[in-house]
Amino acid sequence: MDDKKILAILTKNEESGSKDFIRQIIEEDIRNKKHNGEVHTRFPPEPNGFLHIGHAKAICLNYGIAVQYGGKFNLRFDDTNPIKEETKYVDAILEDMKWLGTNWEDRLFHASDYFPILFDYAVKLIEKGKAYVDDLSAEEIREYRGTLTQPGKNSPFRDRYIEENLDLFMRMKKGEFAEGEKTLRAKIDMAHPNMNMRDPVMYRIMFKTHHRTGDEWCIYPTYDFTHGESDSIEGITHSLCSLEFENHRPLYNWFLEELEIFHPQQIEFARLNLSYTVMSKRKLIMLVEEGYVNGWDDPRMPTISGLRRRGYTPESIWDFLDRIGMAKSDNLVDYALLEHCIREELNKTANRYMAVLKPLKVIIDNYPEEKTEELEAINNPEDESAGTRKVPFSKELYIEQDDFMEDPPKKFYRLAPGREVRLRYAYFLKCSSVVKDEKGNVVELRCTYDPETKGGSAPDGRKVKATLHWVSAKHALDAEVRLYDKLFVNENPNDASEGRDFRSNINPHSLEILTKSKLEPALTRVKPGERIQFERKGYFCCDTDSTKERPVFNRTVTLKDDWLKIQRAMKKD
RNA sequence: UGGGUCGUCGCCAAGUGGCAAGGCACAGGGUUUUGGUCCCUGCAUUCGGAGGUUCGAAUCCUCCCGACCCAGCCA
Repeated sequence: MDDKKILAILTKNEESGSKDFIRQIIEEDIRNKKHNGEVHTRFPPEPNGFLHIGHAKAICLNYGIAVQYGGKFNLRFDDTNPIKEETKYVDAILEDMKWLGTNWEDRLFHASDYFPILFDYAVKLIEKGKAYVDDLSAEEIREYRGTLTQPGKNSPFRDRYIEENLDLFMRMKKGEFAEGEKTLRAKIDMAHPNMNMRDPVMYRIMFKTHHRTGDEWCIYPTYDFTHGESDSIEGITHSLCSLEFENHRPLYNWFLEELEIFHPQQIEFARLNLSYTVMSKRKLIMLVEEGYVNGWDDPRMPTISGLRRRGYTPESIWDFLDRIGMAKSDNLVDYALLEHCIREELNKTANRYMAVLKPLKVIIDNYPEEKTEELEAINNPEDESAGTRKVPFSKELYIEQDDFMEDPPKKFYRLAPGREVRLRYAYFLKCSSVVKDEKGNVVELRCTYDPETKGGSAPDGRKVKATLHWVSAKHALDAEVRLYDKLFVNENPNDASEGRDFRSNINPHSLEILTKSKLEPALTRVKPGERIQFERKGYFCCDTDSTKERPVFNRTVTLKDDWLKIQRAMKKD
């Protein structure tokens, strides 16, 4: 993934669509030579969890704009709360950012880099009489804040002299007070209709080791006092963030104006909600910590690392995020669109192979015992340059259990007793009898083949309705295949019944592990991370759990399946 | 009942006073050695509702209804 590809995706979709409201504003600003017509964006994650596709929406917006308008892009960790942040999250975020194709050049920053400047800013506000040290406890502050409909009341410490505030703040910094004993607050308006303006806390005392500054500080600025100033320090022209910060914009503006520093323009957009999954970091952490999934990069997770392991590509994610657009209305985007994007890409790029996921043994009675033929197969019908490969064929094969029915309904046109089908790239095959176990389960098929149909077409011109994939039994590779499905049964997992939460909507069948799958031998060459198509079954990605002896494949997405639709329709009748 | 936002097809989303783009989903049909891909076709007389202004309104005005965010020393 690089800027050229990003630009290509962005322009491709722009041709048919139109510009979102943020790009319209930015183009207008460029036209008006605001900020000398320059654009500088940023992505400011807190390193307290893994990035998910909702973050990717913000990343692609900010980075995409920088690329499109010849601007710059910063990556800044908003690390103002030492008790939540960890280096392992920093590392994971960096990896995901690179994988998504963003390039911040030498502009990797941390809000913690600005602690000294922020401290000076705080002093400046105290000196201006715009900030004060408050002795109120957390509970008292809450009480004094008032409610949504009632104004708050002033703290008794609100009118301390500037000198006293300065002295107290210095002593806070020196560690003379206990955690929670004092805070620094902005002096704005305790009766303001916007709760954020009711003397928000700027600094709190925390005797905690910070992942970067260690024990240098025992007072830490709040996000509200840090964020706007950090953007200002970096010269961010357009601070793009999600809707919930709309209420904070007046506060950020207040700080910027009182401090008389560069004023970025904040524009808010709606965050992404995806059907059948959750996007809040808190909930994602619960899924990980309570063992509903196997870690942050579980292929069922909407995290970047999960999607990557599932087999999604950065291209497909960019395409998806570009297609959903950018607006301010609450949304719940259909998961099917994400699936469409990865299918569309993999259809063009993934090589095809034959793999029998749930095997059923087939014995061809009229095929010579020891014979093996090498049949030529096309790697990718959508890409001639992908070439061909050889697939071994012999007397004993596996076909998919789903491809045989003893007593088929009318619309089923795969294999059945007495019926003829084509084995892909091989021969026509006719089922002569069925072998069952004591319980009556079909365990083996006895068939015959027509030697005249080599390659898959009959000289006499007769047709078959179906083409099946298959694997030669003695050449087959054993593999584990992990079939993933939606993590939740509800479109919106947060719609839980009374007294229950999103966990009650978890899909108990989101993972099916197949341990007896049979692969064609060419699959030996496939390496972890590689994406392929198992013909007629779906797109799969070789998992990092693979060993030489035992490859593991994750199902990224199924192929579209009309037969499934027909079956559903038949059930209804 | 305070403040800030948002309501256009099942899901996203254009539209900014001149007569409802596009994508996904869905439904038909064609091609096909993947029931895949591809290709056709269909899919909002109507824009949360009601009034009003105008020759003309999704777009302007008024009122009403619904949804979301805010009462962390989280971000």
